[in-house]
Amino acid sequence: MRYSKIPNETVRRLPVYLRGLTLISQQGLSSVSSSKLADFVSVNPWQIRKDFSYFGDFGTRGVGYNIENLARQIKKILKLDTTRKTALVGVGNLGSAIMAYTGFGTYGFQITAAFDNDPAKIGRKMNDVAVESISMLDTLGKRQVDMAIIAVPEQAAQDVADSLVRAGIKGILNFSPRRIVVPKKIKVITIDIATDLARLPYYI
Amino acid sequence: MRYSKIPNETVRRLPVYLRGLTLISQQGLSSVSSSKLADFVSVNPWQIRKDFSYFGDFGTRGVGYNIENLARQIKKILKLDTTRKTALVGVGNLGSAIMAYTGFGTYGFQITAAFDNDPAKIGRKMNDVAVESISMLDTLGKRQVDMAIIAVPEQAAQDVADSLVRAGIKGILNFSPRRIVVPKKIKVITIDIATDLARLPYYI
DNA sequence: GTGACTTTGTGAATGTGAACACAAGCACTA
DNA sequence: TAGTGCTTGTGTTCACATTCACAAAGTCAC
Repeated sequence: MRYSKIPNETVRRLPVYLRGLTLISQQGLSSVSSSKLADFVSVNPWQIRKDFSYFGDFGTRGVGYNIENLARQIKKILKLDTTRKTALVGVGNLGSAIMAYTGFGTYGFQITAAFDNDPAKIGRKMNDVAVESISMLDTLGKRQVDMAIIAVPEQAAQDVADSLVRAGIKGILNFSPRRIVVPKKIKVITIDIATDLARLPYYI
Repeated sequence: MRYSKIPNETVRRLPVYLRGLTLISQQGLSSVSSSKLADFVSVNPWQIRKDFSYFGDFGTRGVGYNIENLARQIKKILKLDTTRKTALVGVGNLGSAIMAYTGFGTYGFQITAAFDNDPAKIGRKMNDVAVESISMLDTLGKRQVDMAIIAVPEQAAQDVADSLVRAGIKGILNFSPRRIVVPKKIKVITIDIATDLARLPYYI
């Protein structure tokens, strides 16, 4: 396995491949060619092969890739080979949607903690997880949770982020449109629905 | 104004600039330099200037950019200078979150129609919009709605997309992780929460 | 084992975007 | 009007990503 100098764009595509593989394996197949996989994920076959070649030789010429093995390798590269505990902050509509979302399983994510500042919500159970007060964020470090999802109103986003950093969280998925400032050791990925939507008219 | 060969990445950043400008103008300023704007949007000053230079000379050397004028130009480029009617399909947790989201105003979006297939939800009003049956999707074409947001379970996503295409929708923002197949005249932007989250551990 | 066929893996070419440095232009002061 | 201080606009360089073409390596049938 080479692991050297993996392009950012390749990392961005790996989860997509993983999803495609899961879909294909549900059809009972055990092996897949780059062009078959390409149909599923809308990426060119040569792009797929190039991406995989950054890590090592996973395929068999004349046959294709063993689905199970390939999926395992990708998970290992993305450090998804262990179950990851994730915290959710903000249990409004968006938070509830995230909580109910079943797509995280493929990647080994497990939401094991949920926080909100609304007293009416605190204590209530959602998906077997009891909602806690925001003031309990500090305890996350001791609970082996190293990732968090921020789904609070934008005014509160920075404060929550600060608390998460203090608690030792290492990665944040931020749904608020506000820019969040954190030490640069900590990785933040921001999803802003409105900015994505705003691109659409340009292409119409 | 030049308008020739605008890099995709620039188009992706324009809505971000627009948001930054809105934020800054709320501070009562009327003019801003590229480096001041850079602080707000986390993009390098020279990148900002380069991006703007693709369209024309908006700034004044020694001074900066007139906020109001720049915002107007960006809106024009992104075709956001008119109010755009948007339909929302799927009023579950995610759909409700989108409905309640106030960030669309900056870009001139207005959600004027909402659809669901749950009889319990049909007829109910959310944000002054009455939820309609999915079977009414066909009527969108006559209502001058040309964009839609898909927030339904992934099994239903393709069917909904097909209906939207038949109704004459030209742009789709897709929240389901399933790949959606549409005529290539129609622009689809997909946001898959799980794939974004899945990148996070790699960088930790 | 041989030939026909498939599919991978990758060096090289091409394309695209980011980073940079600096000349050109404007405001303001005296 | 001349001088000083800022900030823009952009040609150039550099870094990264995509595309392509094809040799290498496997399967399968006989």
